[in-house]
Formats: sequence, structure tokens, C-alpha cells
Amino acid sequence: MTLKSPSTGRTQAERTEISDNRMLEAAVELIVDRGPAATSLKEVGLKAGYSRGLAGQRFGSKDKLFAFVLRQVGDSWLAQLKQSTDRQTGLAAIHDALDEHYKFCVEAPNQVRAFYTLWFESVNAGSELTEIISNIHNRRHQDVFAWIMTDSAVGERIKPNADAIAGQFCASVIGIVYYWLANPSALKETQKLHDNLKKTMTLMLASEQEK
Amino acid sequence: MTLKSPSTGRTQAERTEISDNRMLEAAVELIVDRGPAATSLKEVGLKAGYSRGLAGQRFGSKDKLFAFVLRQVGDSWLAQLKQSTDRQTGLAAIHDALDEHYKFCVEAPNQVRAFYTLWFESVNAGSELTEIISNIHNRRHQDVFAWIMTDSAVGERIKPNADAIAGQFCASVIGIVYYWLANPSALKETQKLHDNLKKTMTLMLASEQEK
DNA sequence: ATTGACTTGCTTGCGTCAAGCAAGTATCAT
DNA sequence: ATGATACTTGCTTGACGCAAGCAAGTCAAT
Repeated sequence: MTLKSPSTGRTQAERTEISDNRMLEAAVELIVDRGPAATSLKEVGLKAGYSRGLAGQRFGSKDKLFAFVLRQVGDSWLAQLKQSTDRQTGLAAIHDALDEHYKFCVEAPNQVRAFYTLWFESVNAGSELTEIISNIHNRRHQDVFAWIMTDSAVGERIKPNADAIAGQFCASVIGIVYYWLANPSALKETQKLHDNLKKTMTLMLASEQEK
Repeated sequence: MTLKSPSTGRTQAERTEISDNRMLEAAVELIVDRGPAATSLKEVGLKAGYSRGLAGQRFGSKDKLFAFVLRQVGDSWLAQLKQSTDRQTGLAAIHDALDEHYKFCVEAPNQVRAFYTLWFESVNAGSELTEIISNIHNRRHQDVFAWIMTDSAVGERIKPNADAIAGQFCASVIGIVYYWLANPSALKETQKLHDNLKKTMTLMLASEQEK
């Protein structure tokens, strides 16, 4: 009820939650418009309204701050996705997932941009981030694979290729996101890429003359 | 013939060419196994057999060193690609390009990995690299577009979508490369992704029931 | 002798760690 | 219950190491 001063009358847990959220927001903004390399722990702390040292103190290192960002945004995305595709299978689930993905880009562009910027940045860095990302990626792949396999509308001659198709799908999504990151203003084209991928998936899952 | 000492008996132009090449090689290796962020100008100079300061002196800044790497590897890839697809059109050109692309990954893995690592890293950095990469990307897109448009075997009902198809193709390639960067040992799967993209392109360019 | 390749010394800013301060939380006597 | 005291924890400040970047210097080629 009383939401006045952020520094008094709050329980300790509330204080950390508030500072975590403010630093998350600050980090996302800084990552988006300066890139991770040019984002300093100092600035994150200051931008969030604290001292230069808090971000480092809280997260331990720059990498771990980034891991935190990745986890927060990743979880929020996963929740949104789960809600939308929970009871779907096959092509319908894939279409819904792509719709949600694009929607997430439009509705929380900064978070998504920061998320994927870190994603791409840490592909070869050998940091802790690599593992987090690898997990998300694997989970995605398995979801798509399961969607294909559990759909009775998908022909039996196609299912042996489900793994390969899921891999191609995941790669395409990454490629589309990359395009959007590189061309922030090209929202319409990004939407088109999502739509075309839906059509291609339809084509692939319907096609009888595979391999 | 006498390739002994790198610092004596050489013309000035030769000296810079040698040091450029050695620093390129050093930078590529460091980028591949530590990531760009953890690659210091100092180490590049020392690893190339010079002083800690030469890389900074030669390239001016870390970003410009990376731009140099990007240009060198990019040019060498472009030469290889041109040679292979020069007189091809349509699907044949696309298939050849994908073959060459995979071949390049196998034959010069370090260079390609460094190239794409920088590519991904600088997507949101707002540096000079962004422009270089954007140019390469646009060139790719235009090539594919032209291949589709100039091929008489491609149906007239498909050609209006050539731009979208080219976009989807380029995005897929990026996604595949990302997969390879994230899974260096998965060469077989990377090859499969290339092959599957070839098949998908075949399917898309042959399909009559688009949009 | 002059140009240009290369080295060395220096400044500045960031990440990281340790010490310290202040605000919140628990325990206990009354 | 109330208040005092001990403890915990969020947060700040100072110090150190390291890399980027710059400028002045050395040495080889022309």
C-alpha cells in the first residue's frame, strides 16, 4: 500500500527485490543501446539509482550480471510461451510459438533485444552464459521435436526427420532474430520472416517427397 | 627463399605485410579460443612475435583490428564464392554457395569461426563493424535474389516472392552458422543443416501453392 | 637524412576485492 | 508487549591489477 520511499520501511527481501529489478532494467537499457562490452557495472549501479559498486557486489561479476539478465528474460519468455502452446501440438503449436515470439519482440523489445544480444555475444566466450544458452536452445529443440512427433496429422514418413526439421526450425528462428537485431526498425520485415517460416514449416511437414 | 629472420633484409612493404599477417593469425586464434572481449591488443602483438604495443599502433583500436580481421576473412570467402558460383544461376548457384560455405567452415575453421564470432558480437555494438557486416549481408541477399530472378527454371508465380525467399535463406544461413559456433564439434549436424537448407530451397522454389 | 616500422612509458577507466557503514531482524530481560 | 542489545545483510567507499589508448622515442629501410 505505502509505496513511497524506496529506502525506508521496507523489509530486507523487498529491498533486494527492488534493487534487483532496477538493476535489471538499467542493464537491459544499457545493453540495448551500448552493447554488453560498453556496459559497465558502475553505470548499471548508478543508472539504477545506487552506488557504483552495488552491481558488482550483488552479482559478483559482469558475466554473472549478464547471466541474471538472461535468466530473468528467459524465464518470462518461457512462461508466456508455455501459456500459449501448452495444449497444442504439431503445426498449430509451431505457428503459435512463432506468433508469440514475434509478439514478445514487439511488446518487450528492449528485454528481447538485450536477451538475444547476450545470446549472440557469448556464443564463443566460454563463459557461464554459454551453458545457460545451450540449455534454452536444447529445450527449444526438444519442444519442437515433441510437437512434431505427437501430432497425428504429420505423416509417418516425415517423423524420422523430425529431429532434423526441429534443428532447421531453431536455426531459422535464430537467424530471424539476428536480422531483427541488426535491423531494429525493420519490424515489418521481421514479421514477414516469421510468417514465411510458418509457411515453410507447413510445407515441410506436409511434403511427401522428403529425402 | 630465405625466410629466416622476420626483421631484417626485408623491404618496408614486406615487413608490414608480414606483421599484418602474423597479427591476423594471432588475432584469429585468440578470438576463437577466448572470445573477442578477452582478446587484448597486447596479446595479439606478443603472440605475433612483436611488442605489446604494435597491434594498437598498427590498427589504432581494438575495433579496427576486428574490422581488419573481418575484412580479410570476408574477402577471402568472397573470392572463393565468386569462383564457384560465377556462371551459375538459380537453384544451382544456391546449392553451390551452400556447398562452398560448408567447405569453408571445414577448411579454414578458425578463420570462419573468428569471422562469425565478430559478426555476432558486434550486432548491437554500434561500432564500425556493424556497417561492414551490414554490407556483407546486403551483398549476400542481393546475390541470392539475383540468382532466383535470373533463372528461367523458377516459376513466374514465385519470382514476386524472390526477395522474401532470399531473406529467409540468408537468415537460415546465419542460424546454421550460429549452431556451428555454439557446437564446434557437431560438424556432421552442421553439414546436415546445410543439406536440409538446400532441400528446403528446392522445395520453396518448386512449390506452386505459395501465398 | 628522412621516412616509416616498431617499442616503451604513461594516463585513464573498468573489474574485482576487502573494509566499513547503516538499516533491518532476532533474542532476551523486564 | 516494550525496549535494549547482538547479529545479519544491503549498500558504499577505497585500493589494486589490467587493458586501451596516446605520445615520445629507437631503429631499420630508402
